[in-house]
Amino acid sequence: MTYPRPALAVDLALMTVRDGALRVLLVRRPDADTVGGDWALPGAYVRIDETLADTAQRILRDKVGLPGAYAEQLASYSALDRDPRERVISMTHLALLPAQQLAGLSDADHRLAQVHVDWPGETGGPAQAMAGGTPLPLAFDHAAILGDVVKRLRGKLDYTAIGLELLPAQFTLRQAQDIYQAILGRALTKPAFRRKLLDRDIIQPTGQREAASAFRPAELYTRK
Amino acid sequence: MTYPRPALAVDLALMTVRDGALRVLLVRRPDADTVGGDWALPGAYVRIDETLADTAQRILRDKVGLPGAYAEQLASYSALDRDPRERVISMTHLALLPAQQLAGLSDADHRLAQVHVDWPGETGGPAQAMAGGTPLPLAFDHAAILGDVVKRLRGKLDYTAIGLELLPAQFTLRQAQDIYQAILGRALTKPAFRRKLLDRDIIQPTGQREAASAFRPAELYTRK
DNA sequence: TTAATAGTGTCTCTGAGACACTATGTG
DNA sequence: CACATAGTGTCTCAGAGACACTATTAA
Repeated sequence: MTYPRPALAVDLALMTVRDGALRVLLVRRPDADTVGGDWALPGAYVRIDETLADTAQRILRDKVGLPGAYAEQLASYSALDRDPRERVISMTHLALLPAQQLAGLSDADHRLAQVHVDWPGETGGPAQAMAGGTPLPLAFDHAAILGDVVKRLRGKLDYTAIGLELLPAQFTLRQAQDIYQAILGRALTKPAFRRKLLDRDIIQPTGQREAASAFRPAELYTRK
Repeated sequence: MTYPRPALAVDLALMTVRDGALRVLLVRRPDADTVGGDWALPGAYVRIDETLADTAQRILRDKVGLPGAYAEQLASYSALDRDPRERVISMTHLALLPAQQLAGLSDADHRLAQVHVDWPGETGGPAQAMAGGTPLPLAFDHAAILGDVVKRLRGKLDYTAIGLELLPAQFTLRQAQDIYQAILGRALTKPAFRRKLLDRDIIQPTGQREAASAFRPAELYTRK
């Protein structure tokens, strides 16, 4: 093997829903002028003794301090000029965590930016990261990756239990509906949402009620 | 960068349907004793000046002599011991070609093996390559990859136009139904299949009829 | 009792499978 | 004319959205 090899990295799109908005964890780049943006998805090179899943969990541990989150492969990005510094192929992973587990992450170098897309359904296209109403410039091809993340999330919502990964251990159907609406970017009707989720046999009522903050408290459910 | 890097390869699952059976192109391994099987998906290392799509097309050109086929990313396989000779991560691609374009490929080193799965629908699991009623031993993790290929194909059949990639330029609805049935591994009813395909607005009648071999000839369609 | 949300019953529409039927070209 | 396949009409059933309704709890 004397051929030069492309470098292989994992970039992690850690998604959550907070305040009714789909969000992604971004880290600040020290080299914003060379990589085309201040903010980027956290990433790491794949080590010789790691699987891709290992690398994804290491990123979670190192940059977020939270291993054990749900993570799956998304897609590879291999354009020759995607990183101006070096030839690096990114095997992007998608990770999901409930917002409760991501409290206190928003320091100067970590941010849970809102994710905005200007296309409906699963049309596809790039996504924009927003913070306080203004767009955050994203490094590399991460705007395109983020768009693919949203597309994948929307596509898997109604034939997998992936949406439940964004909910705490116990949750109400209203909370679940809020999560789904934030990902899909549109309103859902309550009876249809309830039936669909209950008929799919992926959640279980606990018999308990939420802490009654105001008016009638809702039943708490858990994942099956 | 002084860290050792894993090697990155593309493996190509070139699928077709012939004689009512889903088939995959396999190449014979000269090193069957070290890699755990006689036959394998064709593959190549990713060169420093290639995207993954470039590598997939190069495999098609070199091993099949047929560039320009439909190809898409499937998934990455990165288990530490998947190749006993070297640490290599495979970014597997799925390619599709109509059987007519693969005539004359079955020499001693190339084979269009039948693909068998013992699970229904999109349950998932490994696949077996068969030739003449007997199983072909597959190298590396290629039996698992082949299973994922079938799962992906089945999943995309009814929300994309991917099935049409396996049909010649002009085709009858009966031919299309045969292709779909071979992939899905089950019979479909004629009226439902016709409506579904026609309503999706992805094919177009040509006004011509197939060469009348026997009885009433069917209308020929093309992709839109 | 009232307010506000939790939770449900019912109608309708759409898409797909089952089935039986008609249509048409060849020998 | 007979046959075998092409192509269609219709019934039914399941899933999902729309909408209006009832139920429950705190203040």
